[in-house]
Amino acid sequence: MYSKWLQVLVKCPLFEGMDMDQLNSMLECIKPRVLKYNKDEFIALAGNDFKGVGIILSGEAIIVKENVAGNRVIISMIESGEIFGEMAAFSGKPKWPASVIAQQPCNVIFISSKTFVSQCENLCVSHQLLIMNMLKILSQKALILNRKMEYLSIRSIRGKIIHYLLEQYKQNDKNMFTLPLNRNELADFLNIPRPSLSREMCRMRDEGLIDFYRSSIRINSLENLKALADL
Amino acid sequence: MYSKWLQVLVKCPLFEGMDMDQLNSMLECIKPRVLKYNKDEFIALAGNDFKGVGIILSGEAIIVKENVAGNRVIISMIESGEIFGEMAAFSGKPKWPASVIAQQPCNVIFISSKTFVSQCENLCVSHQLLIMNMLKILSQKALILNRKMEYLSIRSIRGKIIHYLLEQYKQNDKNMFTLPLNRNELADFLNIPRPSLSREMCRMRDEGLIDFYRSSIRINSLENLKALADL
DNA sequence: AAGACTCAGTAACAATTGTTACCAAAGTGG
DNA sequence: CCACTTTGGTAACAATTGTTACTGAGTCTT
Repeated sequence: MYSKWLQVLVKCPLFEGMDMDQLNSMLECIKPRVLKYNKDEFIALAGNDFKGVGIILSGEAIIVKENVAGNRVIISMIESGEIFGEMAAFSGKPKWPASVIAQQPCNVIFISSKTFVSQCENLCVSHQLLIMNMLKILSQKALILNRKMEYLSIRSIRGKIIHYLLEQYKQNDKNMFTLPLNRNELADFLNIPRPSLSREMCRMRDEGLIDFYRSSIRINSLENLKALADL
Repeated sequence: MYSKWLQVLVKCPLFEGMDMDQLNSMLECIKPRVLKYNKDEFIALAGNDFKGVGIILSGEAIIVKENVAGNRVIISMIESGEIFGEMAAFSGKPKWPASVIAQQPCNVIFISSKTFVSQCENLCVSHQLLIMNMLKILSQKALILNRKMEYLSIRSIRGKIIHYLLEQYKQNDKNMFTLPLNRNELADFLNIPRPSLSREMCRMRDEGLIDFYRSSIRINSLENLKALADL
């Protein structure tokens, strides 16, 4: 019944650590529903009753939220193997917090929240793995949000840049390294306009703090950078 | 063995839904360690091996993080009944992401991550509740961070105010309501300086969008507010 | 009721940031 | 190799925001 989708599901972080046999027998055990959606159909409608954690089996969908003004904003796009609804599933409010809309014909599997707490009758070991994976997904989500928050709560552009560079420096452990993002992406990540990012980086270069050419960066004065970081 | 602390633990969200008898038998089953710390002692040291999810039984502690510049920043304060380390517990990196330092003599209980995935031998029902509660705590944490992010990623002060007011309006469902925060707290929440908040609110009053006196607010033109919300 | 404290509004000025538009260098595909 | 696209630096100007310091209203205390 699920064999058609095993290839996709085995790559989903929710089933990490399982081989296809384990996965298959677990699916037979928890029996999640697989549903089809046409293009532009609502896979989930914000405010409606929550169905369960969803995984896109095929196709592509967007997650959409209505802001306070009532306008629709695209939060993200998800495709095959990706998961949605994991935050809402256990929050105690069984309503969809955002809408999910098929961009192409989609197959979607829904795993009910109960699955994660009640041991299955067969006491399969995969079930424990499933719970562990869900906990992992949620905590990693929280950690990512936490990191983003750190950047967003820095008010000055220079502060954000320094924070980012020092984080990169820590990872590379070298004075010279390559940025994994281009200017547009970096500006986006730091939530500032790109020209403002460029301007500030050039000022920092003029002051002798850093040197750079495109994505190659050299930190000239680690001490000065650090001293500026907590203003 | 744990009876001394049942009163505290029963109020902890991790054990929500359990009565003292259930809680006690579950503790006897998972046998978590209880450790004592003196004032100023490190309950957890950032970078060290992760011990497990902690709960403060008595006393008071601070959660401290070193920023990129190497300075210590107090993230939050926790007291009896409060939990720490829940994000790190399942993230796959078994290191403390921040330090926890006792501010007063503390008793702390540590519950290992494994507890949450492996069913106990006695198959106690409370165990399922424990897993469910942990999932709930994590997902609520993620949702809270998500909400904070929404505010932080709005760039203009006016945008933040409007977003906040419309959210409050939604909750109260009335044109007139009382803000739950004073100006200082609100400015802090929106991550802007207080005088800037005051100035902008007054401008909005001058433009006829809102009226207010201290914490009482009236929204004059819901439509105009909404129209301004997504600029 | 006088003094002290907290809370919020105000104003002036400096500083930072957003905006827009343009340009040059680097990369890409025929 | 030439057009085309992408990427990133630059500049000028407007707009917003931060900063600081002061004020008065309200609240609390003794």
